[in-house]
Amino acid sequence: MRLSLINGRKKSGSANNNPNQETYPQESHKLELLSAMDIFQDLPEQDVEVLMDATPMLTAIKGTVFYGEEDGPEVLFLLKSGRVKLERVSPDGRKLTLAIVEKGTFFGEMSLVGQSLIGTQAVAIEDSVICALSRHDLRSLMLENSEVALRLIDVLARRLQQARDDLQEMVFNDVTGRVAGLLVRLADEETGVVEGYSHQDLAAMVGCLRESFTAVLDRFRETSAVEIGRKRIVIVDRTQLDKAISQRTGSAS
Amino acid sequence: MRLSLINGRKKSGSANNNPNQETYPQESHKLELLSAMDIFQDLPEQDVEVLMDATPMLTAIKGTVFYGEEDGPEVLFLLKSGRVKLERVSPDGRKLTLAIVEKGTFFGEMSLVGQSLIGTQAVAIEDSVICALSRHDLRSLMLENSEVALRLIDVLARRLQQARDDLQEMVFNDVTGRVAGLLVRLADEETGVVEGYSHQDLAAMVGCLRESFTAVLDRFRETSAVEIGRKRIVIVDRTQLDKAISQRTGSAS
DNA sequence: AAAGTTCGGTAGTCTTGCATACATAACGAG
DNA sequence: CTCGTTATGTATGCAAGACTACCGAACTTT
Repeated sequence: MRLSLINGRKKSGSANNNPNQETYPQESHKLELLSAMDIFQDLPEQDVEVLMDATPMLTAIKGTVFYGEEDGPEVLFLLKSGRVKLERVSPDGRKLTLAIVEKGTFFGEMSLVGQSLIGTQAVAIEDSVICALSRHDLRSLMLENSEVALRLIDVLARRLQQARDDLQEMVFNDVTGRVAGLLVRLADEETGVVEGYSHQDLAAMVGCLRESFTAVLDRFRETSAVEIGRKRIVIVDRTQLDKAISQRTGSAS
Repeated sequence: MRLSLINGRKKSGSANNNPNQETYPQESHKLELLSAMDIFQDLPEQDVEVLMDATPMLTAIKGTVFYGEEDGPEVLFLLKSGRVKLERVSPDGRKLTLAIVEKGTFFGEMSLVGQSLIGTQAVAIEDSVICALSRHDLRSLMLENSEVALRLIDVLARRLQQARDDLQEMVFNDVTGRVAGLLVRLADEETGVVEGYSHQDLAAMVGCLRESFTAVLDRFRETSAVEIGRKRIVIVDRTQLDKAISQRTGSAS
C-alpha cells in the first residue's frame, strides 16, 4: 500500500544524527524547534517566539500511546523530534497503520474541524517531543499570517493525495504487490535497508496478517530479492519488487 | 467502504430542483453560482465579482471524462451544478470511485501543489457546470482573504479524515460489510432509496467485482433487508445492514 | 420495430489470504 | 545464565471473492 512517511521539510536545519542524545526539552530549544516546522517556514522569528509561549510541550517515550484512548482536546500536534505512528484499531484488536509522522511536521488535523482524531491512535515509535497548539491559537495565527495557512493547505493536499493512493493500492494490488511497494518506500535510498520494524509492524502497514507478510517476504527471499535479518530487511534485487508492484497497478506516483 | 458524498454547503440558496431545466451558463448566473461555493462563504460580494471575471466556465455533459485522460492544467475546479465522480483506473481497466463531488464545492485540490490529480479521472455523472480557478488566482485570493484559506483547510481536513476512514473500512470489513455501509450512506434519509447507480457503479465504490456486489445484494434481498429494482435499491430493514457493518468495524463515525 | 447496448442474475473454478496452532530463535532484564 | 518476552518460521484447513462464461431482460437509438 501506498502508505508513506509523512515528512517534514527536507533540509534538516542542524545536524542531529543522535536522536538518543537529546534529553528532555528545554526552553532554549523551543525556538529552534518551532521554526523548523514545515508550516511555519515563512513565519517571522518574533511570531514564532509568541507562539512558543502559547504551546505546552510534552515528551512521549517510545511505545507510548499518547493520544486516542478516548477523545482528547482539540489541538494540532506539532512533532518536534522523534517519530509518531497514526493507527486505527478494530474492535477485535487488529491494527492498521495510516501513516508515520516524522519530525518537523504536524498531525491531528481533525482538530482543525472541531472534531478530534476519531478512532485514531497516535503512538510514539521513538522518544518524541510534541507541542500542542490549540485550535483557537492556530486560527488566529493563520488569519494574521496567510502563508502559514497556505503551507498547511499544501501539506493537507499532499496527504489527501497520499491517502487516496493508499486506498487505490489496497484495492488494486494483492498482498505481494503491497508488500513490495512498502519495502521499496521504506528502504534507505542508498543501501536498500529497511530497519527497525517487526513483521507485525509492517503487516499493519499493508493491512494483512503478520503470517501473510512473513510468507510473502519469504518468497522474496527464496528468489534472492531480499535478505532477511531480525528487524532488518535488505533489498538486494529491486527489479523483482518493482515487477511485483506493477503487476496490476501499472505504476503511478 | 466509507466513501461518502462530498457535500457543498447544506442550505441550498435557491430552489433548483430541476437540474435538467438549466441550460448553458450565462453571465447572469455566475455571480449567484460562485457565492454559493462552500469555500467562498465569507467572501464579500465584490470580491466574488472580480473572481467571476477570472474564471472560465465550462459545461460537461453527463458521462464525459473531462479530466484525467492526460495531464491537464493546474487548476482548482469549482463545481457549480451537477455531480462529478472522481475515479482511479487500473491498467487492466478496473475502476475505483474515490468520491462523488456534489455541487457547491471544489475538487482537483492537488493542483495547488503542482501535482495534478495523478492518475485520477473526473467524470460528470450529471450535466455539470464547472469553473476552473488557476493556481495563481487562488493563491492571491487566499492571501488577501484568509477566511477562504481557512474554509479550504476545513474541507481538506474532512476529506483526509474521510479518505482514511475509507481505507480503514476497506481493510477491516469484508465486501458484505462494505456494501451495507455504502447503501446506508447513499440512501435517502427519509425513504431509504438508493437510485441512479448501476451495480457496476456501486461495485466500483466498494472496490469489488460487479458480480460480487450483485451476490451480496441478493443475500440482503433474501433476508428482506432490501428491495431491488432496476438502478434502484430500497432499504427496508436497516438494522440488518447496520449489523453487517459493525461485524468487525465496531462502528466509527 | 429491429438492432444494439446497458443492466442484472447465476454458476463453477481456482487462488489468495485469513484463521489457528505451534515451534524455535533471539533478545533483554534480573 | 536463566527466564520471560518478542520476533519469526511453518503448516493446514477453509471461506471469500476474483475470474470466467453465459443468458435474458430492459432500455434506447434509429
